[in-house]
Parts: sequence; structure tokens; C-alpha cells
Amino acid sequence: MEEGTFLSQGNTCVPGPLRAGDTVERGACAVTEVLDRVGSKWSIMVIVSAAAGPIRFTELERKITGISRRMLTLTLRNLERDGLISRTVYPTAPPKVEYALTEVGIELNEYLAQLTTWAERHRTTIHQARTAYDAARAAG
Amino acid sequence: MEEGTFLSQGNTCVPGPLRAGDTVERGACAVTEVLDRVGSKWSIMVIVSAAAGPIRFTELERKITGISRRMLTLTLRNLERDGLISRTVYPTAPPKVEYALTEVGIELNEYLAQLTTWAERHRTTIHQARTAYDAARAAG
DNA sequence: CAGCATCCTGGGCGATACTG
DNA sequence: CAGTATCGCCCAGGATGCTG
Repeated sequence: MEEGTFLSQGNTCVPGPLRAGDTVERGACAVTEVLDRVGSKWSIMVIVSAAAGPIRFTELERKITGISRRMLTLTLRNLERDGLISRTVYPTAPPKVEYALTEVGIELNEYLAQLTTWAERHRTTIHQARTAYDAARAAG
Repeated sequence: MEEGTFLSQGNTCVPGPLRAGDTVERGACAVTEVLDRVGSKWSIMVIVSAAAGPIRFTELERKITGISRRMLTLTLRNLERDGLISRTVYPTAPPKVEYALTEVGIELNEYLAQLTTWAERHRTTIHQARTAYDAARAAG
């Protein structure tokens, strides 16, 4: 498999405190690192799907409507590589593979849940803001 | 400006509790909504940059290394549309425009900070996981 | 079933030139 | 200064066929 085709992957952040005048990369770098692994909606979907317990490849494919086989594989590999998800192969016939969140993955999922809460709390507000903005634009 | 070119924009999530067997969209939908607004690294960078207080267009352009003028504009418009950032024009010559986080934007920024904390806490672990994974692959 | 490799296309994004 | 409009490139990602 070719490298560097899925998300950025190449983020090397320099740790340490920020100083005034720094470019924002210094500050947003850690956030960017997060995005590098969960910034795509597929990653999120996989994490959420696996949160309830171990889940198989085809189950994921069925549960996450619209994902292509290719992207599911790619996403799983990346999450596995980052140690957010574990992959267990049962040498049966036909083969059976289960994916489950790791400790770190579980923790991440909890933070994502926080964001979910935020989104739900402000869903209406944001939607209204959009409508208002668009109306204002249309009015000229 | 053309519509629908920046991120997805078209997410209509159905609220309400989940039921077993639901596709994961139902559960991840709110998360996806979040990503629709802050899923790009540029959005994050802008939010973080504006977190310290009102900031001007050119300041943003300078602070966020690598962003194109086009993307900065697009990102700002979207954040403004969602009511996450406010835009204030001072009718001077030359014109002066200041961007600042709204209440909702500030709150979001706090959740992003949580994610940052998570990322920093596990940076080393994740990096090691990657190295191990790559090594295992290389070994065959 | 799980998943790798190949082909191919759309649109996201950078670069640039122009305006009030 | 703070944008907008236009052009063109590139690659993320969908579709698909092949294996163990």
C-alpha cells in the first residue's frame, strides 16, 4: 500500500510552552495531530461504531452507510497504527476479524462524546445562525 | 461565491435516541456536524488564533503559516455563518476588519482544548504505537 | 469473509490578478 | 487592507476485480 495518501500523517509537533508572536501552528499543533487521526468522518464513525464493543469488518461496512471498502480498510489501518483500535484475527474458515477500541481509543471516544454534547446543545442556535446569515446574503 | 465547495455543509441530522441496529450515522451525526464546521485544520487554526482576542484578516494570514488567501476567506465565512466567529468592520481608510470568537465559539474552543490535552497526554504513546506498527510491517 | 491493488474521476485547494 | 473571481492541478476517494 502506498504511503501518505490518507490524511496528513506527517505532523511533527514541537512540544513546549507558547510564546507571544508564535505562529498558531505551535498552539494548534496538538489539535492538528488529533485531526490527523480522527479528522475524517470515517474515522469518527468507526470509533463510534466500535465503542459498543468488538465489531467485525462486514458489520462495520454495513453499519457505516456509504463507506467504500477501500476507505474502511484504510481508516482501520490508520486507527490501528495509532493504537486507537485493536485488530484480532480468529484463524477460522471463513476468517473472522474483530476490531475493538483500545484504552486510548476509549478515552478519545469520551472526548468525542463531549463534542457531540456541545453539537447537540447548540444545534438549533447554529442552524438559526446559518439561516439568518443566508437570509441576510439573499437580501443583499 | 459558489456554494457547496467547502466541506459538506449539507448535514441534516435527525435528533432523538438511538436504537440497536441503527446505522452509526444516527450516533455519529452530531459529531459529523461538528466536523462540518471545525473538521478542517484551517478552521481549528482560525479558532485558536482568535481565542486570544479580536484579530484582523492580515494578522490571521501571517499567523497561520501556509494558508492561502482563498482558504482563509472561505474558512472565516463558514465560521461566521455558523455563528462561531463575529466579523466587525470599521469603516476607516484603509478598511479594518476584526474577527472574534462568539460565545458559542469560545465554548467550542474550550472543548478543542480538551482534545489538545488528550493529544498531548498520549502523544508519546501514539508515536510509539506507530513506530512499532511500522517496524512490524517492515519486518514482514 | 476480509482486504489488497488498480484504474479513474470530481472537486478541493493553491496561485494569481483585480477591486473598493 | 480586505477581500472576490478565475483558472488549473492534483490527489482523495469511489468502483471494482482478484486472493487466501
